[in-house]
Amino acid sequence: MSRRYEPSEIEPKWQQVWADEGIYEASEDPADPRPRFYALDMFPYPSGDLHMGHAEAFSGGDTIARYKTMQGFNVLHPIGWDAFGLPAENAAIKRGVPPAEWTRVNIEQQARSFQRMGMSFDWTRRLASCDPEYYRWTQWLFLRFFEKGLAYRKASPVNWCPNDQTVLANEQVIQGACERCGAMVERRNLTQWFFKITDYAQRLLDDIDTLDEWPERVLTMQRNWIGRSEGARVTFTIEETSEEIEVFTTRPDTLWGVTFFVFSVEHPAVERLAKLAGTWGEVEPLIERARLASMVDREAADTKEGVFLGVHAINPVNGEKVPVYAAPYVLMEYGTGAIMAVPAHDERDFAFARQHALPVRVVIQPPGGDPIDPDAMTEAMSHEGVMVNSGIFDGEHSPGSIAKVAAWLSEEGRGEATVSFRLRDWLLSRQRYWGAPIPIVHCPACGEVAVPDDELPVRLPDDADFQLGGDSPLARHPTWKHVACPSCGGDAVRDTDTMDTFVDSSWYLFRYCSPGYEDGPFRREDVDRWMPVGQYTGGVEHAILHLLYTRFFTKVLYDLGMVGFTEPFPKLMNQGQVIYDGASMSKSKGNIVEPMPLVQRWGADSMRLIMLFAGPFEDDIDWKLIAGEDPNRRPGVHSWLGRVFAAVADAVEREVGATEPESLRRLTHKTIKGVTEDLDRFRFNTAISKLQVLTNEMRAVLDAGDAALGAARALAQLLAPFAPYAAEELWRVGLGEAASVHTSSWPRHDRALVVEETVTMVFQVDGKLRDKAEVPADIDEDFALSLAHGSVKVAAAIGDREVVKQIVRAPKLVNLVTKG
RNA sequence: GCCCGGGUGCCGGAAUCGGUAGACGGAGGCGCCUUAAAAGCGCCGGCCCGAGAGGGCGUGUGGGUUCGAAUCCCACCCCGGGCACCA
Repeated sequence: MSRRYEPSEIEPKWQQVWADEGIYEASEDPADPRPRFYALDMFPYPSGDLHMGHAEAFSGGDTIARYKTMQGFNVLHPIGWDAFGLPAENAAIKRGVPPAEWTRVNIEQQARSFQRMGMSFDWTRRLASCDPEYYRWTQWLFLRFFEKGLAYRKASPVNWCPNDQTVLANEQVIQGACERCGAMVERRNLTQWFFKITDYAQRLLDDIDTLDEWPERVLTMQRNWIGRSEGARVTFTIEETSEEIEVFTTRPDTLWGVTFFVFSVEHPAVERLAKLAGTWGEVEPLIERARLASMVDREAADTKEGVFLGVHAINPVNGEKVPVYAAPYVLMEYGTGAIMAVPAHDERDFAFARQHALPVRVVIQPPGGDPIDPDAMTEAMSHEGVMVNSGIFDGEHSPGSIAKVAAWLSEEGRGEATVSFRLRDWLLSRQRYWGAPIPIVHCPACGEVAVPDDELPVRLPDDADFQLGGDSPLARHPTWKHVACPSCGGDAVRDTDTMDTFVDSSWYLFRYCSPGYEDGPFRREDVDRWMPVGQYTGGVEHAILHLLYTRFFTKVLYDLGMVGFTEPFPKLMNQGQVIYDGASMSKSKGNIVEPMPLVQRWGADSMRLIMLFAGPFEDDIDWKLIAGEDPNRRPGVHSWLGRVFAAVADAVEREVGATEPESLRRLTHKTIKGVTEDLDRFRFNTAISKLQVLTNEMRAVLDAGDAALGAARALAQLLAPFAPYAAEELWRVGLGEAASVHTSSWPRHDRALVVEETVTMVFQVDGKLRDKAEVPADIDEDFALSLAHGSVKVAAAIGDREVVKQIVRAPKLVNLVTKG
């Protein structure tokens, strides 16, 4: 082995050897006794070459996969591409390249880069969600959902991106803007396909409690997104029409404080009631304004706009008639689209009441305080208190009384306790070309008819027109949609929408278990063998979207009897983002740093080590701070690898005659233990620092003329998950091993050698460090005290004061407390 | 507004069953080796006072608990992220 570290020479060499030896292919041999481990990285989107985010995420995921292999697991570490989606189509519009072509070129580029980075993928399982043999099964799964009533079409107000010319799921709208292009989203009333994820809201929420190895923030985000609220449904009656209207409230204890009633402007009863009462002339403009306003404008408006409908609602608890309004602040999508308004105890209702000069009636009084004067109130009173003006419930303590009131409502038939969720059904149809076509035929006679399984996939046409405007590309295609109805044979048309790409990515993890399987999306026995995923790695930006959808899919697959578990990823690891100077990297800012030039210049191992050593894996990396201003400056980790090469080479030459010092053997075993523990907790940065400490100690030992071969062997192995090329060179060439370091057994520490024989004891006087001494690890208290009292520095610090207390924590410290 | 994270040297970060704060690395300075460069090796490195020995201060701010607090408790400030008229 060259003493000199030259990644440009060793990396291509080993890349070829590994490919030839096939060492990263997961074994399906039933006789293989090793336990299985599924190491999964979120599959990348193929827009251009790999970026820094990929480099960071996959460096961590690959380190885990390699570590698990060395620990004796039969590891499945697959790769594929989330290959459908808008960017391919937008590229087609912009440059005239077909989406399939653009996607294929990018996938090939990323595949080459992954190999160059030394990722230990099992390439035999590679997939792309845009391949017909993949989306065939996406469509097949859709049909199973459809049969179960979990995929359905309905007309509703939906989010429409005017720029991308398609609808978006709720989860894809960030602060009123399209998560892809940033355009302000509009509301449109359209008929669209939905997955009934709301049927699974409670299970999705309950099972969060089993995900104790997920980052807390992700669990919190999912809980908030599902947004469970306990409360009651209460039935009000419209006086003028006698129709019953339900409302949802979390505060049934405030029912006696209702002074008005409000419909969402989108509520179907509004138009009818207004016309009946002769107020349509005032109501219609409001509805028009609300409809045209963007979501953001609607939410940002601090005015409590609203119009009196001219009708009244009867409060079921006291028979009072209150005026009925229509107002944009009430959401059609949540609860029932209508609310009972209690201005005294709800902030929003309070603001509305003040604006419209409506009465405020206090029904909860602060305990022990002065009674609240409704006219003097400047804000709603929403905290706990005692119920008043509430009939038989007067004197009950709120919020404890909520359940009692709900139970009473139920008994009286005026309402019932219920639960409401913030989660909405998943809008999955898109008016775009580059996605899996929805396998449904619309027949004038038979309605929505499933495409028979044996006719899947419903293939995308190659000759679509991608230009924006008018209908979607599939709807505009002259022939594609016209088919015979699978049921009656009559003239019918295909559904011309495609599926959200998040449908594709909700089941790819299952497909990796049964690559190329032709009788279904996957074999149950394959999935049961490999799953659930042992370690899932990816960005926190998927905290809600992808992770929630995939959890939903897994539960549906479980209910269909297709898998034997209900949570796909018991362990989740989120890498931080790679940013620049405090801001995300972007083309428009011109601050993009690419990983591949770094790999070319300094080697894949240095790129990986930079990522992993920069800080905790889950923290963001600010490239400007860790790399400095000069991108051509030699990275510190590259220098370290150089020192490792020199030290290992020296250790090999030194072999004959010299002995390895006990202290180095101890440090080696301590390092094995520490690095193992760090890897188990994804603390790559501290693991690497421990390897650096070992390297430094080896250098000192070698310079003193002693041997360090044991340390060198351990170092090569411990380095393998982080810097696979350098470790392989050290192992096979430097240390003369025949087989790959990556299939060698992870070293074990010798317990006897990690127990410290001596430790540094510190002597404090009044909590301040005054002296220290090397002492045996099993020192007793008396001896420790005598050492403390024997210290000249301690004596000087005590002076003529009296020692009133002696704290002894053998063998770590003695603290003498003085007085006077 | 509500809910999560997080504030430690010039910088990335170590150390959280309370017990030597600043491991490891970067940037910087000095030196060795070399004709020279590269590569490699060694030393210094929180702030203040002091020639030095040494002393004082120091983990966002202010209190508290404790022999002892980066770590625990209370209040506050700042930064990042998520949600946001969810009844």
